[in-house]
Amino acid sequence: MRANISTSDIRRKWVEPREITPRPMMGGEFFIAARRLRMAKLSKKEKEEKLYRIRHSLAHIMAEAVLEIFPEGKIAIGPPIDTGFYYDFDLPRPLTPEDLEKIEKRMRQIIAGRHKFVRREVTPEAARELFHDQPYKLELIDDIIKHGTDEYGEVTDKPVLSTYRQDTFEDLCRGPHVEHTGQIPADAFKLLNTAGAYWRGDEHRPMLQRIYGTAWLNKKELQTHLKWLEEVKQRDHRRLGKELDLFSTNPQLGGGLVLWHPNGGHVRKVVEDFCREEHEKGGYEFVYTPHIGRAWLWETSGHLDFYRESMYSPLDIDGQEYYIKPMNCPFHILIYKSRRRSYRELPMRYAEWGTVYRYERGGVLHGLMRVRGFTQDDAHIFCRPDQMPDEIDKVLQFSLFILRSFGFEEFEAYLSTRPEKAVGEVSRWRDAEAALEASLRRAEIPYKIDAGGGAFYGPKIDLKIKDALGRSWQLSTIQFDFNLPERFDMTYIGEDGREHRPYMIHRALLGSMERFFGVLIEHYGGAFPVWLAPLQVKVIPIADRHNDAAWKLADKLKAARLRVEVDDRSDRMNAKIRDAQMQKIPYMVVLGDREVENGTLSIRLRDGSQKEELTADEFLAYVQSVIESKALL
RNA sequence: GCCGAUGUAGCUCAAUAGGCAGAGCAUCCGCCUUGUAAGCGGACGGUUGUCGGUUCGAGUCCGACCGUCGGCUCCA
Repeated sequence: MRANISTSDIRRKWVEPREITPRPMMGGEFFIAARRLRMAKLSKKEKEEKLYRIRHSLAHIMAEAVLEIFPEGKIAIGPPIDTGFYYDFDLPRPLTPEDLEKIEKRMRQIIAGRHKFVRREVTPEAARELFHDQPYKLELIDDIIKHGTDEYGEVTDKPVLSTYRQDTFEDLCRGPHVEHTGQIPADAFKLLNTAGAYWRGDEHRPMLQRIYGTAWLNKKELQTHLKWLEEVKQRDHRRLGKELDLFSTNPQLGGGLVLWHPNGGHVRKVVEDFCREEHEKGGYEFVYTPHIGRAWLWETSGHLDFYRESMYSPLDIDGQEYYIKPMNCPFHILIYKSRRRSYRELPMRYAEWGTVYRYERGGVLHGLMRVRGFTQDDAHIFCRPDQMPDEIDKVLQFSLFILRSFGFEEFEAYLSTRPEKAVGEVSRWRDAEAALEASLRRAEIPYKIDAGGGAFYGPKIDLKIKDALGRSWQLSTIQFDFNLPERFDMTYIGEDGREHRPYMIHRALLGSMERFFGVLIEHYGGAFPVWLAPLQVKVIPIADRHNDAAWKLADKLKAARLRVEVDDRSDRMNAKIRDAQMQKIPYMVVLGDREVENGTLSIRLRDGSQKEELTADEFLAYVQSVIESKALL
C-alpha cells in the first residue's frame, strides 16, 4: 500500500510544531522534517523548498505534455506531495502505460528547453478569459474570489489570482516554482501510475484521471525511493501472509473476512496473551458479550441514527430486529447497569477482545488493513468526572507502553473534534476536547487537530505509529464519551447518597487484531521477533542417522515451551536451510556427526550469521533470554 | 460505491497475428545420506474466474457479472 497521501492531511493544522515548512507534507513525514528542522541548519530547509519547487514545476510540465496529446483535455489541480507530485485531468479516453512513457519523454524535452517560469497577477476578468475553456479552473477562480481560498482550498489572507507560465503552458497557481525548467534534474523523476480521483475529492462530482509522479533532487535519491517502493512491495502483508502461511481471505467466504491460519493464529495468541496480562496488571477486568443485540440497544445508543451506514441489515428473530454489533460499548454498558453502582467501585474498566462487523464499501477492502469483520482489543472505562483526567493519562501511557513492546518507537497523535453528525451539547463537546488536549500536553506528545473527525458520541485521540519503513499507521484510539452514559441513563450513587452520571472512555490500543497483525507483518518484513515467531527453532539433522539426536533436542526445547520442529526429510542440509531461511525462522540448529560427538549445537541465525557453538542447555537459556527481552534474535 | 488495470495448474508466470494449453516451484513416488540459501529422475496436476456473444475455430475479440490490484471517498 502507498504511504498515506491525501489532500485532507494538507488542510490539517498543526498545534505544537513551531516551524511550518513551505510545502504540504503528510503525516509522518512532517515529524521527520520537523525534527530535522529543529536541530538542523538552514540548508535542509532550503533543500525542502527546492524540492517543493521542482515537484510543483514538474506537475505543470506534465500538464503541458498531457495537453499536447489531448488538446481538448481539461486540467484540474496538480500539487506537489510528499514524494513527488500529481495532476488531475479530465480526458477523452483512459490513459495507458504507453501514454505515460510518451508523456515522460516529452517532459524531458520540455525540461531541456530551459523555459522560464513567469509569474503574473491577473484580474478576475482576465483569469476567466484566459481559462474560458477550462471549467475546473473557472470554478477555482470563483472560489478564490468568493471565499478567499487558494487552489487547494486553503484560506489565504488576501485573495490574489496569479498564474505561472512555462513554454506554451499557463496555469492558475500561487507558486512558487523553479526559475526555469533547466533547474529540474531530468533524471530524477519518474511517472508512476494513473488512478481515478474525484474532482475536489467529492464522490458526487466527476471522476478525473490522476497521474502520480515521483521527483527528487538527483538520480541517486530517485533510485533510493524506487528501491524503497520495491521494499514496500516485498513486505506487503498479503504477499507475506501467503508465503509464511499466516492468513488468507477467500472469495467463497466473502470480501473483508479473514481466515487466520495456525501460524498467524499463533502470533495473535501471543499478542493477546501478552496484552491480557498487562491489562490485568492495569486494573482491567475481562468480560464477554454476544455478537448480536436487539434494535433497542442501537436505537438507544444512537448507532441507528449516526452509524447506520456502517451496520448490516437486521436479522429477524421471533419478529424482533437484532443487529450484528459494529461496536462493543452498548453491551458493556448493560453489564454496568446490571445493578446499582457506588462511587467506591469507580473507575471500572471492562476489557473484551470483541469481534465487530462493519460495512465497508467493496473498493476499500485491503488485506488485513481494511476488513469487514475484526476483533478490537476494546475496553470501556467508567469513572467519576473527577477521575477522568487521570484515567485518560493512564490510558495514553498504557497505550505507549504496549506499542513500544512491539518495537514501535515513534508516535503521532491526532485530536479529533466534534463531527457534523453528533449527539450532545456543543459546550460539553468543547470541555471534553479540552480534557483530551490537556492530557496530550501532559504526555508531551506532538499532535494535530483533526477538525470534525470525532466519533458521534465524543471527541477522540488517535495514536499513529511509524513502522520500519517510516510509514504511519493508526492503531490506538481513545474516545471520551459523556453521551452514552446519558442515553443509557447510567448512574452511580455518590458520597452524598445521590445519583450521579459517570463518564465513559472507549479505547482500543492495538486497534484491531487484524490491522495490527498486518502492520506487524510489514514492520518486521515477516521476520517476527523470537517471542512472536510462529516457529522459533528448526532442527536440521544432516543425515538420517542424526534424526534421533534431533528429536531428542526438539523434545527438550519443547518441554521448555519453545516452538520447535525437526526437518527430518531426506533432503540435503542445504535445502533444509534454504526452506527454514525462507520461512524466516529465527534459529536453525544443524546436527551432524561433529555435533553429536561434541555434544554441542551449530546454530545459524536467519540473518545468515553463525552463532558460537553452544550446548543444548546453553542454547535453551539463550533463546529464553531473547524471548524475555522481546528482541529480534 | 466510483475510475482504471487485471484474472491461465496449489504458487510464480509462458502461449507468434484467433489455430492441439506449457515451464519452474510445491505435492506424491523412487534414487541419493548429504556440512550452512535449491542433489537427481519420474508421476500427478486445467471446463484458461463465471455466463453469454462473434467466428469454421476463442486463453486470445465483444458484453454482463464476480473477484483481485492501483487510486478516490471513507475508516479500527
